[in-house]
Amino acid sequence: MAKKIKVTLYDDNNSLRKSLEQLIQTYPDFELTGSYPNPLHILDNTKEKKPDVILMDIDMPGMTGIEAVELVHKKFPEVKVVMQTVFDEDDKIFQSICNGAVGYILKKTPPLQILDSIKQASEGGAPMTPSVAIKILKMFRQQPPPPEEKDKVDLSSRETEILSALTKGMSYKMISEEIKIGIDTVRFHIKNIYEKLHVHSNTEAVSRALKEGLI
Amino acid sequence: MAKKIKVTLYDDNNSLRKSLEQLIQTYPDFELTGSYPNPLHILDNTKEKKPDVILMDIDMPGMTGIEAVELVHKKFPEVKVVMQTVFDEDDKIFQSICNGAVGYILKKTPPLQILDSIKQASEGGAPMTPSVAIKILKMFRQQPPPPEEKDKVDLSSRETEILSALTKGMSYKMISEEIKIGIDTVRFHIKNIYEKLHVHSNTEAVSRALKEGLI
DNA sequence: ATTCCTCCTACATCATCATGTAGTTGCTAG
DNA sequence: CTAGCAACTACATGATGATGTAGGAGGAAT
Repeated sequence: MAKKIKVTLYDDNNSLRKSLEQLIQTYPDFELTGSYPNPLHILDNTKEKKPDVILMDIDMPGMTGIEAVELVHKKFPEVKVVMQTVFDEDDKIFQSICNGAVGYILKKTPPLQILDSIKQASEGGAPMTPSVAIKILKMFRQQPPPPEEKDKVDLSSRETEILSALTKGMSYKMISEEIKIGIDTVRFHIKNIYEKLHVHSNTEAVSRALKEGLI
Repeated sequence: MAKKIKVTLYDDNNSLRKSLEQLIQTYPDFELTGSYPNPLHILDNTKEKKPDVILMDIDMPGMTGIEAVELVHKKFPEVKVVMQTVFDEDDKIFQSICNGAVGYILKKTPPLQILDSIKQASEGGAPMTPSVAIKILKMFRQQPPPPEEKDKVDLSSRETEILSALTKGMSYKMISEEIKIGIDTVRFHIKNIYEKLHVHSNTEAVSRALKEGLI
């Protein structure tokens, strides 16, 4: 591969950051474009240095790596961020991935494997420490199934508004006061909602609305 | 590594299966324990041959690999299944992972990388073709946030049963008939549910139950 | 034995919901 | 102009829900 992979480091542990710098500079396939103890200026750094891959710690002063990923991913979505951290809890993994990280490796990863992870990320992969990958699969399996695709229901905007209020547990009287219409008008719309949804009670309508994402 | 990785193959493409057989038998770290054109007897095969890793095609006659993964994962959860397929659509990936596959590689994967994927799976990893891994991350990011962790509500089993029935839109009369108790008893339990959930109406209770995953 | 918990039952009463009937207004399309 | 649609309003009536009061049974723990 002729093109060097440009790498920027963020880690507040000085000795670890130094050894990562040396590792990256040792191999001709990689180019170190920056090395910082915190991500406070990550947008400016990224704009200026244009890294291909960012290796990101999580626990840093002033801003976490999880927050920084979100920033840089929004502004520079082509830049790949690989988290490198001691944290292997589900919520850290979840937040990192949802904020845009494409990789997540634990700090005990051997140096050559770190380089391979950086390479994978630059090539469009998703490098993970195996135990983290398995956690992601488990979280993935636990997500609720997508809502059933039911027949598209054509509710008017008023009907949608009132159905939404129902799902908040509001009574007809409360709804009528909130949107400034008569209580019999609320009933009128609710009757139309029931007809469109083929239901016969308030709770049935609310249940369907929530289960099927109608509002 | 002293212990050979035991591998079983399922693929209805004869020539591909033959070349995979040869590949696995060429390397001393692997042992071919079985090779089948379809997974119709996967439970018996797995019980008898005790593979560490199963390499699973998806499109096969009589039973898809996705169905087969579910069967074998439930009965033999320690056996790792890696899908090997041409399909890279989200729904196939989603179903495979949710049914228990720990890996998903596309058929264009070079032979040595196939072996590495098998090795990764046997070591507890989650081998993915990079483009598939990225798809999984994208699907992962699109999942709704976990329900808010609300105060643990201590509903009795009867209360839970009745709240569940409410979320199905059942009236008190229907509930009483279904679980064979008096309608006043239904009301009694519902009153307790309201107190525990700090709500004042049926719809409020249903709404909370569905939004917070109480049932 | 008593107490507590869970489940069960009945009654009374008021509040709210569900349904049907009837009518009005404003806007748009044919 | 008419017809259709959406939103609005009112009334009547029966059904259902919410709440309070009162009591009983069975099982477990003290």
